[in-house]
Amino acid sequence: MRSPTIPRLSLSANAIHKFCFQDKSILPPPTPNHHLQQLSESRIISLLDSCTHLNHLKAVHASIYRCCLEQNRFVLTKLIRVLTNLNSPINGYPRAIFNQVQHPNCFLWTALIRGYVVSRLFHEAINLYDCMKRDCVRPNSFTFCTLFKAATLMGDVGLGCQLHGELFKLGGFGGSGFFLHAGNTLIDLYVKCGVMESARNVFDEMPVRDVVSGTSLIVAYAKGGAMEAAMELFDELDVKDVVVWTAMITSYSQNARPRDALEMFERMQGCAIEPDEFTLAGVISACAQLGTTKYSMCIRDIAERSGHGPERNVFIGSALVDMYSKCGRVDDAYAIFKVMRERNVYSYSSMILGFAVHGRAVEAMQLFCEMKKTDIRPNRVTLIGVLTACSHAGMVEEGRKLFKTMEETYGVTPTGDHYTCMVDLLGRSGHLEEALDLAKSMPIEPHGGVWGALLGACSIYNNPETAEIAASHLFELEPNNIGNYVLFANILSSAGKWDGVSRVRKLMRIKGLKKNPACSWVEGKKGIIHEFFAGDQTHPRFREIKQVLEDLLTRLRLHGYQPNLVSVSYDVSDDDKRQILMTHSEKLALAFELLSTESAHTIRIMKNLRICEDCHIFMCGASKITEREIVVRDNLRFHHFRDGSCSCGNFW
DNA sequence: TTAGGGTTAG
Repeated sequence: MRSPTIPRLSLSANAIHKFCFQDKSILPPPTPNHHLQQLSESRIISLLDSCTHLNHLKAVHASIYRCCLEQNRFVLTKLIRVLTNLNSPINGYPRAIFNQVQHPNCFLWTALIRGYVVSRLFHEAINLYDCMKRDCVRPNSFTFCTLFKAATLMGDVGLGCQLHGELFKLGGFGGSGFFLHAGNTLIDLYVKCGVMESARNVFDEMPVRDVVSGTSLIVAYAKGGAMEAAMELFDELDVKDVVVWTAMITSYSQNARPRDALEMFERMQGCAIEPDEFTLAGVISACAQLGTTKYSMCIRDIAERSGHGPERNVFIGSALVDMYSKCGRVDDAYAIFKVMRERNVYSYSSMILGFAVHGRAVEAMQLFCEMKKTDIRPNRVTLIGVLTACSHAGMVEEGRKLFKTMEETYGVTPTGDHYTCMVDLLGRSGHLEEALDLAKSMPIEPHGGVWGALLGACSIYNNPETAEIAASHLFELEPNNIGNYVLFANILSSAGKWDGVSRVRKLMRIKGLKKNPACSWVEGKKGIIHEFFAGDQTHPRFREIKQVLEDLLTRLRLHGYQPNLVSVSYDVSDDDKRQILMTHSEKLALAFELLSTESAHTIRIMKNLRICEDCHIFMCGASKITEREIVVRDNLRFHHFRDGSCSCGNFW
């Protein structure tokens, strides 16, 4: 029954006074001139609504005193809700108010139960619900909402089922829609407990296919990767508001389907639904994945115009930092970061990682030092960023030190991804043996990323023996990852081990794996994407492209450029190798950009695979003789070619 | 007067 610390009150005015006002720090007794102040009920409710601090209650406490005497359950229910929202200890003032009501109704019970749920005193809340039933007070939709919320917070799906049964006995979700809200909360409970079938059953049982519960289900489907089911449900909803549209957009974005996310965004605008800051954060994230600038600029404009600029909104700001960095504009990303008034671990992590993948390790480390002076704790993603910075700049000692102390200093236990960064750092800097030892001595089973990093390092240092070890693990862990086979075959071919190359190619044939074609793309005027595949001669301007490349080659040769024939992993003649090198996708894209852009324009090329050795040397030379800045994003990082050298310092 | 949607890596 009721808490033993608070006895049932007699209804004398003195007793009410004592229990309502005994704690002077919460609410001092009314002064004589406020005594029994005559405010109307609606005025009291409105004053209660505007309270944002317990002290504000002083303005109405004489009226509250009167409401206690008059047993005004409506005002007292509101008061308990307000006290709960202002974090007043539930067993103190709110409980005292409840206890002096002679016949509490369903609303008053529910307000009290809610207070206990908000205070995370779940068992007391459930006990009160039992008391309420014993007093023959019929629960309503709000009561069930509150109880389902408690079950959700407790993760107690059994309790949820039991309450579901009781609600069903009271008439289910009803034709009147009376229990609609409770149904939504129940669906949310089943969804959060991972019982999708029950959630769907409740949804199908409800008389109205409500957009709120529909959104819960859509998000749950999307989290499980079932985007088709999510889309189907979305199409079935009669009413679609900005929240459910946003849920679809961010779900596509989180499932690495940025084009679908942007398509949904355009559909939403077609339906004249205004995006809010939630929508924009999701759309910006999709733009970041695509790495295309034009669309991203438009979204930034929309954000600024609708008052959700990076200065005001930390979600938008962080998303913009990430987007600019992924579009190859790390300086723009930093400009955004600097104007943000609020920053969180996402903002810092995105910026640190941005500097890291753009080869600006010193700035990444400086920002990390700056972050450590704030109250924001680095998390596992931040540390991946810092280790990546060390890796791309060959800062071996700094990386070793951070990796050794990260658990103790930041409370982050190294995951497989942190080991990947470390193996990458050691491997890239030539410490192949130490990298191998680290992979072998991991306390957790190394995933494909770890062995992949080692294989990458073996490719840089032409070490087919260690590559053999890494590849054998990779072929077991990721039997269908074509990239591993190709990289291993390249390592063997560079070492002239043609027997090994045929062995790997045969393995690929048996498994039916086909090479992922190398592809580079650039963004033309009006955001049009021009794609170039390796060896592809079908572009309408191919003749001109070829001519530009030949001219460039002649000039580069005068500066000492020699084609790097080892970059071709086919057993063909040197002449053929030279031909193949000249049709690598990033070179085609470069020539196209030289043809179609002004001389002051920075050339930005995206590539799906790692840039090859020959193209890297070629781009360095091209940046010098054309006096153009060239930015190439490969599958892992950005290369900024300027005046004959690259920001990666040849560590990639 | 209760309920559904947001940013970093992989």
